[in-house]
Amino acid sequence: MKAKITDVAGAAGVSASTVSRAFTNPHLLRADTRDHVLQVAARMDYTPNVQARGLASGKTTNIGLVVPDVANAFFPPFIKAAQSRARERDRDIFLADSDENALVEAALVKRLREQVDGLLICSSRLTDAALLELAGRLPVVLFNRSVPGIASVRFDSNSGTRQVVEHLASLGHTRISYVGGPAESWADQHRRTSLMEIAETHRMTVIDTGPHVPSLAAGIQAADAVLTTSATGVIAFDDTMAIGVISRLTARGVRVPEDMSVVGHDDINVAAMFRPALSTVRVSCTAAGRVATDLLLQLSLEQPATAESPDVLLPSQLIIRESSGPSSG
Amino acid sequence: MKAKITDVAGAAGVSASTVSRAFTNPHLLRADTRDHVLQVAARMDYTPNVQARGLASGKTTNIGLVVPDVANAFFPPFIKAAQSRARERDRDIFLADSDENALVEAALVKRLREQVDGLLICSSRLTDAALLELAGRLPVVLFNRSVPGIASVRFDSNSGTRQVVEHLASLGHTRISYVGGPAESWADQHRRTSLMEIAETHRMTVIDTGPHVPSLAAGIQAADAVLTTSATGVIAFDDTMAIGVISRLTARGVRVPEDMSVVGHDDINVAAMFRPALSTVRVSCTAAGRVATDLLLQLSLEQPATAESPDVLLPSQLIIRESSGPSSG
DNA sequence: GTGAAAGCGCTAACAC
DNA sequence: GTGTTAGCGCTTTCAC
Repeated sequence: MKAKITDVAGAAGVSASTVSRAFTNPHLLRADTRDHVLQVAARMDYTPNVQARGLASGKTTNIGLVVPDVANAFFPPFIKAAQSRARERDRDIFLADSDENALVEAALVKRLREQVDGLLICSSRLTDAALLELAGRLPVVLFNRSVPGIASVRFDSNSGTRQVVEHLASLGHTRISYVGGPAESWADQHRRTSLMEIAETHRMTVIDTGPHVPSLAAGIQAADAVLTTSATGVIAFDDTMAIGVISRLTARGVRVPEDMSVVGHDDINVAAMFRPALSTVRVSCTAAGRVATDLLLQLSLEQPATAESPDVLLPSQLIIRESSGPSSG
Repeated sequence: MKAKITDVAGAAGVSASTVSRAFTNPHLLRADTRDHVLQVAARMDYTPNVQARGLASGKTTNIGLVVPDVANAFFPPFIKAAQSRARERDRDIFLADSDENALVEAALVKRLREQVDGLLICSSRLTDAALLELAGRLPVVLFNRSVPGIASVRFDSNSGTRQVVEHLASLGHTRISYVGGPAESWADQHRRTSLMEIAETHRMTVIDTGPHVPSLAAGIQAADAVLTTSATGVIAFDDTMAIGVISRLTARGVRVPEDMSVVGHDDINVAAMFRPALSTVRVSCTAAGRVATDLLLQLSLEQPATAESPDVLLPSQLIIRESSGPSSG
């Protein structure tokens, strides 16, 4: 049987309140009582019951983290950064995977929010309204999404997109294909709009192959679609799809980059290993995870009177892995 | 302010117990009272407070899942399978990443175990003793590890290893290098032993490059080490390292498979896309996740009197992606 | 600086 | 079938 606070109190010859204070407000105790209590507690292998503590105090020491897909290599660096940051502040991360599904995300959030002090939501598929309602109940930080009134961390995709378009234009491409992300993805909508605008100023035609759930399989499928167009280049929503695209193009005898240029996004780990080489827009999910977690911790620890909801913008940068141009044949 | 059970009880004209029963033991109530209560509760947007419920009942509806590294593509399929299986039974998964660190894992487990009904631990880096102590406190299912007395799910690595050795032997290899996994990894120890035994029966020399934390970077490093030996083939602990190895070999002008054969393990998603082609031992983490979760749910839901701790063995199979042989030069 | 008492929101005997 | 009565283990005023 696990030791409870009264057991420790009895063994230490103090009241339960004192034991409680030794753990939550040590500075309220005389140094010697505090040390004594902590020592006895340690000897009895006592740790406060988090459920009871939560019930009584209204606080947990957990923060919830929701991602659309742990299998997507984009998220793990964010997750790891968040977790290490949280651990430094003695907090645990409860991670949940919404499976790219808004309904599942809503259900997860509903369950999570009662057991955590704040929520970190990555690439949310929920509506603005749902997120605002949620943010009214507990501290929320959004990653890869921006909703006025909610703190958020995201990448400056405009700048990355501009670099990609300029790069492809300088290589002579005039018709490129966009292999987009999920329809519910804020990042994809943002990027698509951005791409259309920037491409237009470069007299470049963009052929949209429509939304895709980001996966290798979707990339393979998209490659076939791309080949039915006259595009000489592909801009993919992420590296995972870009890899699928390249793999399929190669299998069908289309040379990359000679016959078709492909640019990815995110610079996931494996991107640098891939052949033919994959140019990509690099973003730092590790930095994002750190910033987002710090923000959330600040929101939930310090006075929640922070009326302002910061919208942190992180840089993105094109990484050119191999020069590529349209076929001259 | 969130509605509480007494609010619903008042509004529905019943006692708190009746409301409680409507949620936990609906069959104890008359159909019309149950419906009425549930309706009122829904109208008030009431959901039972999980902390209070947990405190009073000693049960949560969560199960904890610990993995060494979410960034390792091996685990996501397991995670996703576990989560979908858990959701079907109305349970949530709390996922935690131990960062390949036994100390972190111990700390995570300590915090998680108070907020979940059972623990699913993947590739644990803890000692048998620590795991047994843990399993004494709450239901535990191990994945990729076997400890007598604890339920576990793992792959039949002997058979996969045998296929790999036979394959390489049939291609004429006599000296191969093993790029191993983490020193604390039960799977690696098991596989290494297995490999040594099987290789011996084939008169094959195995050069151990030592333990590695499985990552692309480790693979790159290992490739350099391999080149200092006279090995003509590499067996890697997993596909991630195998990809690192191949990438580095290629960069150094060593042709794969002409100059060096490389075999990976797990058949992660991206393995099939990679060039030069990567042969690998396929295992189904999805199946493992399903089985492990079902097992845990069974252990924690049904009578815990199940004295037997099943040790489920799942198959592994060599996938040959390209024939490869030692250089004749 | 420390103790006593009340209560966080719910479940689980036990009555009726 | 449903209500009443105790807690679950802890925190937190309020006294002293």
